[in-house]
Amino acid sequence: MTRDLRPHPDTRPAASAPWRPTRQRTAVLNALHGRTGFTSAQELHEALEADGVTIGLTTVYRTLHALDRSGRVDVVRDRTGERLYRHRPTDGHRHYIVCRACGLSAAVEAEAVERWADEVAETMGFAEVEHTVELSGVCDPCRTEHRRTAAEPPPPRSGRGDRRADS
Amino acid sequence: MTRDLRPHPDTRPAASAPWRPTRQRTAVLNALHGRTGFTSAQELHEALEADGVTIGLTTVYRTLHALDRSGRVDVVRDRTGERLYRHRPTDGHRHYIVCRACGLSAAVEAEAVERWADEVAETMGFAEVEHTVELSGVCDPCRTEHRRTAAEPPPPRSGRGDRRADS
DNA sequence: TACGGGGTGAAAATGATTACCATGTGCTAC
DNA sequence: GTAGCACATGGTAATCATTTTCACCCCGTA
Ligand SMILES: [Mn+2]
Ligand SMILES: [Mn+2]
Ligand SMILES: [Zn+2]
Ligand SMILES: [Zn+2]
Repeated sequence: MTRDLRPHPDTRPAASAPWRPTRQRTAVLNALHGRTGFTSAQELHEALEADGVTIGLTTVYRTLHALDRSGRVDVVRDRTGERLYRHRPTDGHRHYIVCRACGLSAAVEAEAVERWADEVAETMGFAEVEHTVELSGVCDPCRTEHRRTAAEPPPPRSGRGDRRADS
Repeated sequence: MTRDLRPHPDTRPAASAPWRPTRQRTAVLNALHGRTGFTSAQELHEALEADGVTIGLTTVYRTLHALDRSGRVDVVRDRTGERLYRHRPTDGHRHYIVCRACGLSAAVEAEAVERWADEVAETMGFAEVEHTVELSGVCDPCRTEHRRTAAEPPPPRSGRGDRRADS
């Protein structure tokens, strides 16, 4: 039962390690670029493995976290609280509206909210204010289909938010 | 090993059961009224038991859900995704700004956001649009205390969001 | 070749929330 | 009142996304 008492691992996290483009990290990044909608860590992992990429779920989570911290992805939470990631197309953060039926997502203009948030922060005397703004609803196609089929709600058209509303 | 095959339980959910003011439900409601800030189901449960109220955690969750569905409480999610509830003071929904250090919460004016959300819904052609808007930051007292103590962050002043900024 | 900081990932731990389901209770029809 | 049933309750087990652990791998450098 003698515990392992070797030297002193001293495995400190390393405040900010240099970003090494490993096979796995590259794969995650590519996978994200290949999708237009939001994807969960687990879905991403499955997709990667399905594509023949060998990678641990842990690594997917870690990578997504890092990308989030460095602001290279946008994150939202679905109603169960699960985190969904999306590669951030342009610079600066964005807000989206997501269809609860098919997952379709589209970026929305939110300058008004940004200004409102700043104003509130000042008024209330709060610092380092962060905001969470998420919109969800039922997109037009889904609504139509819903009317047609008076029965079960239309099954997710594709994985999660693969289609786009832009056009 | 013969299973219980009595009549036919027919335990259907019951679309909308009448609200019976049971001992437990009353206790939960009271506990919520006694707090000004946001509280998690688990905290509420602990508090209740501490007050001598015998109630199951399951029931607390169920009651909170019901209150949420009927719009009698506001719900936010902290950064871990945990749901925090707060008795809704006035009618109509509200948005809050919460201090990440001490939990202090205060309602904020968000008409601008409401209008923005409606506008986006129409522009994007989405129906049944719901929105989540949450602000978090560091309140003035906490910021001050933080400057003073250059060490560990100020420990939560009290449970979770008990103090208020209104005044 | 030895050393050391990153990285990885299988496996186990967490922890909030939910599902089950046997048992209790408020109401109402008789 | 009392029976009967829908509604409620709560202990316990199950879910399930995310986090921790920690032994091991990779690779550039001394
Ligand atoms: Mn924003
Ligand atoms: Mn609102
Ligand atoms: Zn849709
Ligand atoms: Zn504070």
